[in-house]
Amino acid sequence: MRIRPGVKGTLSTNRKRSGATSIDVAALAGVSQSAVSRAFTPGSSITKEKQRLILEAARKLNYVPNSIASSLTTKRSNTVAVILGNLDNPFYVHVLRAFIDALQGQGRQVFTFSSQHGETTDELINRVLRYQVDGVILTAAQLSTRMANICHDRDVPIVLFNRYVPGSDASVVRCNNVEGGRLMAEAFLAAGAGSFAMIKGDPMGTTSQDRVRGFTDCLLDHGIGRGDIAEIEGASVYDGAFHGVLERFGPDRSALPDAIFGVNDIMAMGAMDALRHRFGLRIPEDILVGGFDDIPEAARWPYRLTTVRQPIDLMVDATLAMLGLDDPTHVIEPGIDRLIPSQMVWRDTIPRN
Amino acid sequence: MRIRPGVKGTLSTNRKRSGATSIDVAALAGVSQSAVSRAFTPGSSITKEKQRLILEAARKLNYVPNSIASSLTTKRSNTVAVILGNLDNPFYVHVLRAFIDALQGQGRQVFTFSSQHGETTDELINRVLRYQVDGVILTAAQLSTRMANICHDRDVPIVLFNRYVPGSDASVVRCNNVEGGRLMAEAFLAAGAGSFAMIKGDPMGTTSQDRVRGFTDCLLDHGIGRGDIAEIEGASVYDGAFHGVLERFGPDRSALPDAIFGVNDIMAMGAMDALRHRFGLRIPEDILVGGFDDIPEAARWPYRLTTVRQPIDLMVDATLAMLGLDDPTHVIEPGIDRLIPSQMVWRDTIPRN
DNA sequence: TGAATTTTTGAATACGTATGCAAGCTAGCA
DNA sequence: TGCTAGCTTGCATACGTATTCAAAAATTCA
Repeated sequence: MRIRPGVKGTLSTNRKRSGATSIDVAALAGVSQSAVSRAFTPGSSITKEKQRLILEAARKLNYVPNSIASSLTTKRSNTVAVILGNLDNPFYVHVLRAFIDALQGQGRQVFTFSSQHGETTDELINRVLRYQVDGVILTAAQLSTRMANICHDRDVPIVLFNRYVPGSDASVVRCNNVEGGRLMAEAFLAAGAGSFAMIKGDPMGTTSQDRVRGFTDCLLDHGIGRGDIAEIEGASVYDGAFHGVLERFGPDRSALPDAIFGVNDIMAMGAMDALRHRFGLRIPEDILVGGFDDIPEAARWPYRLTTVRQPIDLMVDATLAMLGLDDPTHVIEPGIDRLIPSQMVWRDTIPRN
Repeated sequence: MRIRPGVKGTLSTNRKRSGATSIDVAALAGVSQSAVSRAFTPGSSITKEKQRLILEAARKLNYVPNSIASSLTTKRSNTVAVILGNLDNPFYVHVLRAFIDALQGQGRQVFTFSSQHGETTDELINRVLRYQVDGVILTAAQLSTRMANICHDRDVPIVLFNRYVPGSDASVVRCNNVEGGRLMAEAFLAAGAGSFAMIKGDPMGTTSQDRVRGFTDCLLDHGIGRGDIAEIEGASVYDGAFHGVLERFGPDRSALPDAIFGVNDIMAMGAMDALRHRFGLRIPEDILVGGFDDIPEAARWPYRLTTVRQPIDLMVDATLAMLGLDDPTHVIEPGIDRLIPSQMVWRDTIPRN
């Protein structure tokens, strides 16, 4: 056992915390520290036999390479920050899991950040940058502009997931939300609806805005009047949609439209529950409902929601490719906007002709 | 701008990645590097005026302290690993968020690990240890024993969240699952049920086992026969419960019990959907259903599930306290088993006398 | 077999920050 | 004023690994 300076010091520093070092292993195996380092670096120049020796010594000492130390020299932490906004929307839970699985498969770890209450963008971005992450995936709407710029300045690749900043040159992967909105409008029209309501999400989020725009434009194109398109604020959340529907149509049921578009599935589900259980309506007999995202929850009884799918796997793959972590020569092209097609998923809340 | 060795080297190393260093800031502010370090270390010995100078210089250079480098000397990474098993169960989504929020509030970042397909315990634990996390929160059932022991050997505090390893001295925070199972059994009995089914979760998980045991023991105590307690494997997942109910009672509806206990809420919800939408049963008129966890989703229409609450916030607080990250003298007591009381939450799926 | 070439090895150093130590400094007190 | 105690400050060094460079060893080839 190597003698450690400081062991005789204050008790508070007396925890080992990191066990054997590469130097300890080198001593036991009778080689140099460089050799130990190479033994743990795939593709490094070292004899099979010597490597075996070293790994055996390492096992004996319970040696685990210290990533912190190695990051210091390599300048790569093998770490990616995923910044989350709204975990109340199950869609982002599925997104998070997809990123964790994919990144871990690449041997990278995931730092999960959530924008704290009362925390400024600067504070959050500082937290992220301190940890020398190799890349940033941004899933929270509000912080986009500043974060994207600062990361860009520091050469930390950042990709906005399903949100973009107009007029910025940030890189973006997103679903074609406008087209998705149109698809839903067409589905409603094909089913014979003539009056509509939209339950909108985060007012600052481009995702919601785009879906709303595609939906509205398509309706207007087909001669529907603005007065026949009601708007409800749902804040991207189940309860927001549930209560939004109650407050809007509770006093005067005759104001109920033929069809309601929940800008995401979880809000569509909230709307369905309000319509069924508070208004006693049947879906789709009395009113049509459509959603967006195609989360697994929306496929289940009693919802069986007709919705627009966001292909999570494609979007995640595109995001990681754009981050370009595996290619040291990769330079993130500014202003790339990768648009993944959305796709209609027919289930039971809109009858199909 | 400081001259960087290596800039003339291969293009691949030509990315800055980490901007200005404390040395750059020191140069600009006309102080020593130590002073810069102290300026960013709260409670350090430095004049207000000098600190102001340094912070200003830092701002000019967009300096952000490099946590990697500082961790190397302090041996603390301000980082905690949260190891996740089943994110399909929304309960653990809420748990994850609670941990992220609490830890970020302490200035710590969260490494989110998920046990990969085909990955051994050794590989996972190695990934965790490499990154020199200050603590480990273990939420995945399968890995408990080995992980707990290895972390203990290396003086990395680890707390098992809602699972324990019989015969180990690992530290544990958990809900009183046995008592919760009893509570549910009593609720069913009080409502007049005489035959029962349980939908069980992960067979290896102590959580499910304990709830099942409390439930069963209580029924047996009240003279119910073993033959009146059916068991269904639900794998802790919505679909598992849904199909489990279908397969078990589909062929012979007369075998349906008076009451079904879903060992967690998401399975209870799956069971409800199967009972209602495939068997056409009414709840609670035709059959009673109870859950466990009290996830927000279970409170909503159309479920309004009567369930046993796990107080997430209390459990999270207890876990962090047990980790003892803020107290350098804190030594994690082996074998502590902190049992948080569970609590009945009455809603609509079991009538209350 | 000997020279040329490739591969392996170890010594030395760099990465960016924290901190013990000694020196400089300020303030306090008689 | 002189002396001490407490703060501040800078120097030097340590943290654990990766990597460059030159030397040594192994391999190839004629």
